[in-house]
Amino acid sequence: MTSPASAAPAPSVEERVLDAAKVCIERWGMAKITIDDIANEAGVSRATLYRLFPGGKDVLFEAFRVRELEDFFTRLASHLDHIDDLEDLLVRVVVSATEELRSDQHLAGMLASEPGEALTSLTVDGLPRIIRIATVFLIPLVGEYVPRREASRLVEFLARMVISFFLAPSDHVDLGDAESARSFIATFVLSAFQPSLASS
Amino acid sequence: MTSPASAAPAPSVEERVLDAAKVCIERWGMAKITIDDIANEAGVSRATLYRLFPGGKDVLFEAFRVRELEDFFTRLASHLDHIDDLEDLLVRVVVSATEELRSDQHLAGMLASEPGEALTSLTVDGLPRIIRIATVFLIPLVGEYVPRREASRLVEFLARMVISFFLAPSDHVDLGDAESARSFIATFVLSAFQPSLASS
DNA sequence: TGACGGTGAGACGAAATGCGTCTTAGTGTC
DNA sequence: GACACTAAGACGCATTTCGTCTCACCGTCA
Repeated sequence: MTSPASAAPAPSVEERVLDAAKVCIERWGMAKITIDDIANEAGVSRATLYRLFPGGKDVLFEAFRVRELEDFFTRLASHLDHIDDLEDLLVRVVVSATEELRSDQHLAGMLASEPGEALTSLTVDGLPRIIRIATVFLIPLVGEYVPRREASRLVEFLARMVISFFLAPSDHVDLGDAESARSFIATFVLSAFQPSLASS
Repeated sequence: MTSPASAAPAPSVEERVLDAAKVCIERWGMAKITIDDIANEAGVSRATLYRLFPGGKDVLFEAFRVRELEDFFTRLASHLDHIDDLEDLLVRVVVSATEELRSDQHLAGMLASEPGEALTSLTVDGLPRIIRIATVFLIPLVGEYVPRREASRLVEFLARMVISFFLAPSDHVDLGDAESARSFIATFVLSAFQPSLASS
């Protein structure tokens, strides 16, 4: 019954621990979690947990956030198949990312009940990590159209804009709306990063 | 703005504290709450909280559970207007109570994440309290049809049955369904408590 | 004005909880 | 039988939480 012989690739202990962390966080929120909660939920001893994540809570949480981000961008990338135009690609990226942020129940709950924690993970502490992982995932896509150095700056800029407009909606721009996003990207992105392409 | 001069009767400090307790419990679950969480949420100092509920957490939680139960039966009683038949009344009571139990999101969450806590509050620890408050609320209604002593036993029996069938659904009886509930009540309740009325 | 009840802020020691490390024993594999 | 990996849990330390306490503040009423 429990052996996923056919389809699932037998989740590693590490993945089970991170899954458990997710369950605990969704149940109690980051502020109330203990190492023992996670160990119990994962069906793993505390010793094992410290061996997997030397450094304890901080390291485990960091790993958790990284995996959440990777999942986020994996889902995002799945919406970007067969797009062969830079503008379309960028529009799709910001719209999908914005939509996913807005529909994230857990994130909404955190922003409501633990705004400090949530905001930190989207700005001062978390933004560098977000940009780093966004770069890893999106550079291969954006790199098709612009030089690597430009692509890196472009992805960072997009990440910053999506988060900024998500946290503080604008009266003039709605990055969850394709029309508005396209206009924004044409004005602020393409013309700045690829003047030669902006008018094409 | 904040003064409820027109409609609301200016919630007492005690009520604000219990409201705060509810918010905290829904956010974090009973197991993770501290006195300070509730005091902060209520915008009240810890000293005040201990003055209001001497004995601390236990007393406060008991008061909270009692108020929740009173709310539950207040809502229940609001469904029982203009019913002038004992069988109809009992059917309505068990069906409404069962429906409300089943649709209680918070209760469902607790049963999923803190089954021990939730079950205790519905059985060993909580059932006497439930029966006590059910009696207070329902005796005036049931007392119209049966003698007080009988009514008390009847209400207790109903409460036990509703909870039992809620926690462990039966293949034969569904107290959330009016037909099934009516059949159950005719068979097990009316005939036992009021043989003279059962056949009428 | 001054007494008075109710409150917020916060200090205090005691108890409980959580953390991170460590040892021990058990289990499955080679 | 050596080995790697793990669960269980003891240990000391740090932090948190608890319940009580004192004190200052503020509005009310005499």
